[in-house]
Order: sequence, then C-alpha cells, then structure tokens
Amino acid sequence: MAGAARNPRERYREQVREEIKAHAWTQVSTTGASALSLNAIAKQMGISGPALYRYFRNRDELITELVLDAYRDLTDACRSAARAQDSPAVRLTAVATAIRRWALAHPHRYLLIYGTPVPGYIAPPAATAIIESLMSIILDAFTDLTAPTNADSTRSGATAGAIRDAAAGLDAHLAADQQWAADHPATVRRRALSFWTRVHGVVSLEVAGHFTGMGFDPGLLYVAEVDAVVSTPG
Amino acid sequence: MAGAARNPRERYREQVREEIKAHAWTQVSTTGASALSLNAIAKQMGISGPALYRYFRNRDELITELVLDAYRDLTDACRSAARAQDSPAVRLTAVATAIRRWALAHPHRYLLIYGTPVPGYIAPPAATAIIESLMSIILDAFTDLTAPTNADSTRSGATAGAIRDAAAGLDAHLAADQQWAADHPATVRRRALSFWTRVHGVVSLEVAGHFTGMGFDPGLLYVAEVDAVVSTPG
DNA sequence: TGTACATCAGTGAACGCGCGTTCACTGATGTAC
DNA sequence: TGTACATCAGTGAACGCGCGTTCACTGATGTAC
Repeated sequence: MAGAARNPRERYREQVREEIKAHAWTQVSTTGASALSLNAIAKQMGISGPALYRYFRNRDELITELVLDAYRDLTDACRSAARAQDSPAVRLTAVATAIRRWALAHPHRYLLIYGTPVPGYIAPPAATAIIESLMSIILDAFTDLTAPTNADSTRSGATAGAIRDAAAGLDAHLAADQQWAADHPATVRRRALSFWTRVHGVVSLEVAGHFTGMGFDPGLLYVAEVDAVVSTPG
Repeated sequence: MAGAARNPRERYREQVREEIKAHAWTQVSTTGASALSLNAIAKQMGISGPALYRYFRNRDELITELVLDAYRDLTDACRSAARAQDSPAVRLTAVATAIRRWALAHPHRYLLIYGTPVPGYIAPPAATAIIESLMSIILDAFTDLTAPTNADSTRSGATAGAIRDAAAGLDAHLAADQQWAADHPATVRRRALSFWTRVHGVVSLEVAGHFTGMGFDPGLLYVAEVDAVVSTPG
C-alpha cells in the first residue's frame, strides 16, 4: 500500500522485507517475541547476519513492523466481516467471530498485540491509529443498534437493580469524559467497552491455554458473552 | 508451609531461596519473564553464578517456583476477601475487587500467570490444583447466590431473546459436559465462567496498558462488568 | 548499441557481551563420640 | 568439653554458544551519455 514498488530494485527490496518478516513470524511463534533473533532469521534464509541491516535499521524496527502488520491484519479481518452484514446486531456478532477466528488462527500475532508487552519496547503511534479505526467499527455498530429502538430504552425496570446502578454509574462517568470517542454517546461507548473486554476476556484465556482440560467448548461461552452485551437493551 | 525449617542450615537455605526469588521478581518486572537470567540474579546478590545451583536445580525450576508463588498469592488474596463477606453477591464483588487490586499491585505476577505463556515452559500440575481451589470459591458463591431464589429463576421472559438463547445453549452444553466442576449445576458453572472471563477481560487489557490515554476509569467499567454477571438472574 | 559510472545487496571478520551449566576445589558450619 | 569427621555453601575457571551491531570490502545491477 505504501507505494507500489516502482523500479525492479524497490520491488526486490519489498520482496525480501516480506520474506524476512515471514521468517520472523515463524520464529515468534516458536520462541516468543522477546527472543526474536536477527542472526537466527538470517541463518534460516541462508544469508549472513549483517545483510538484514539493509532492510531493517535494527531489531526494534523489525518488531514494530510485525506489530503494525498484526494490527492491520486484525483490523482488515474485522472490516470485511462487518461489511457483509446490514443488521447492527448481526454485524457485531460477525466482528466478534472474526476476532476470535483470527486470534485462534494466529495465536502469536494475537499475543504480540494483546499479550505481555515486550519489555523495553514501546508500541508505535501508528498502531493506535489502526486500533482506533477498529474501535470505530464497533462504536458505529452500537450506534446503529441504539438509534431505532431509542424509544423503548427505558432505564427503570424492577429486575436487577444492581447491574443498572453500576452501568448507570459508568454511563455518567463516560458522559463527563470527553477524551475517548467523544463523538459517540456515553451509552454507546459503555457498550463498546463492554463488548471489547468480553471479547478479550474469553479469547485471551483461550489462546493462552487456560481452558484446556476443562472439556467445554469456548466457542459457546464466547457467543453467550458477546450476545449478552449485543442483545441487552440500554 | 512445606515444613518449617528445622535446623539452622535448613532455615538459612529457605532464607536464601526467598532472597533469590525476590531478586528474580524484580528482574521479571523489568526484563520480562522469558529474559530471566540466573547470572544477573547472582550478580545482584553479590554471589557467583554457580552458587544459585545449590538452591535451584536450573532456570526452569526457579520459574516454576515463581509461578506457583504467584498462584498461591492470588488465591490467598481471593480467599481472605471472600472470608469477610456473608452475602454471596457481595462476596463475589469482593473477590473481583481483590483480583483487580492484586493484578494492579503486581502486574508482573499477573502477567506471568495470565500473559503470554513463556515459550517452552510448561506450567506445573501443582498450579492447576491451586487455581481449582480459587475457582471453587467462585463456584460456591454462585451456588449460594442461586440457591435461595431457585423458585423465580424462570427461563422464559420476553425481553432479550437472543441472550437467553445463547446462555441456554451454553447451559445445555455444560449440563452434558461432566469434566469440569461436575459437582456444580450447569447454570452455576456458566455464571462462574462468565465471571472469570469478564474479570480477565478488563484486567488483562488494563494491566497491558491498552486503556492508557483513553481517559476513563477502568475501575467503573470493571464494577459494571462484574455486577452484570453477579446481579443478572439465571 | 556500447561504455563509464553510481548505486546498492550481500560478505566476512571483528567488537564486547551475556547466557546456562559443569567441574574440581576451599573453607566454614554443624554433628557424633 | 574437646576433638575428628561429615556435610554443604560458595568459588573460579572453563565449556560452547548466541546475541546485536559496526566496518571495510566485493561484485552485481541499473543508469546516463
């Protein structure tokens, strides 16, 4: 995307960069991100170590590229999942499914973004921009979900007083806060945050293997968690 | 607990082991678990590297000890939080608060357990036993919560059909499954799983710093998420 | 079309460093008679 | 109470290894006249 390689040399450059990143990914998946070794990548490619410095200034720049690729890949998956659906509720479920599918298909990619931060490494600002565009998919869907049924979203109801209190408290806090996603109403932001944390609650535990041996299907738990926030009015 | 040091030599041994672990923790918090270095610990203690092999067979055994300590510490925090409360709903909130407090107080401890798995390292079976005792605190609380209001936990209700469907589907699946926590009814297990994933959804994102810069209070989101599963009937 | 020049991919040696782990050892500490 | 012996904490040298990064270089590839 950032400039289709014009001359042959640039084309080749881009090609080798991709090959390096591919080998980097297989290494991240086996050794972990913090143990990523440039020399090992070079050896796998049948190339001398210093040759890599033609393509990446140093180790940190390579990791940054991997992180950005992962962010882009996840966001693309969500965008195309959302595009296919008209109904906002179905769209949200589709996005949730896309996230889990993506995470299970590329656990190392997921963990590089949402796992333990690589010590000493600071995520590039570009990553924030990408993740914001992902969040806006979710925010927009919740906006669409709230708009038509605006009339019957009454906030009383005798059932379950405590949950309403806590949610109302969060709403009030978000209404006063103008930093994040200020162009969306507080209720929409609250539901988007709820969606986001429930998604990662199930997925991160599943990817890290904390459900293994328990013998139930995490997919059903996932659907239940996501549906609860999508289908609950308010 | 595992045998109070009898003679002076054992007492000293235990003491040095603890000192090594303390230095290991400060190193994990700065460098990350996968970069834990025995030689660096020794240097910090003013001791030669090989001396550590008197106290731990190798690097893996030290990490195992750290993991077990973290599991024990978290479980103890939850147990004492639960002990103070009679009402099951309040008890669950107290446990949730204890988990978040503990995670924020010891981010590296939390991430060692629930973050990216250390590559090549397999969690010891003893850890599973500890985490099961933690889960039983939550399972018992949900059992107490369900028991008295057993009569009015009707499964119909016109509101929010989708959420009921997904939850009911998970219930049916859990009822058929006899592996995990088979001594508790499916509904209780479903709610415990929901509680567990919501807790980690908020906490893991918060600890990894994914809320920084968004400008809202994660504590309020946390309370809302936990209250939603504690206060929702069924 | 052919030649001269600039660009740039890749090499190999070298830098200083740290790692986990083993081994044979010294010297202090506790124990048994 | 004093001595002989066993136990064990800790040392220093050594093992082979891999790391990120720099440097001066060779040789191929593309460009300009």
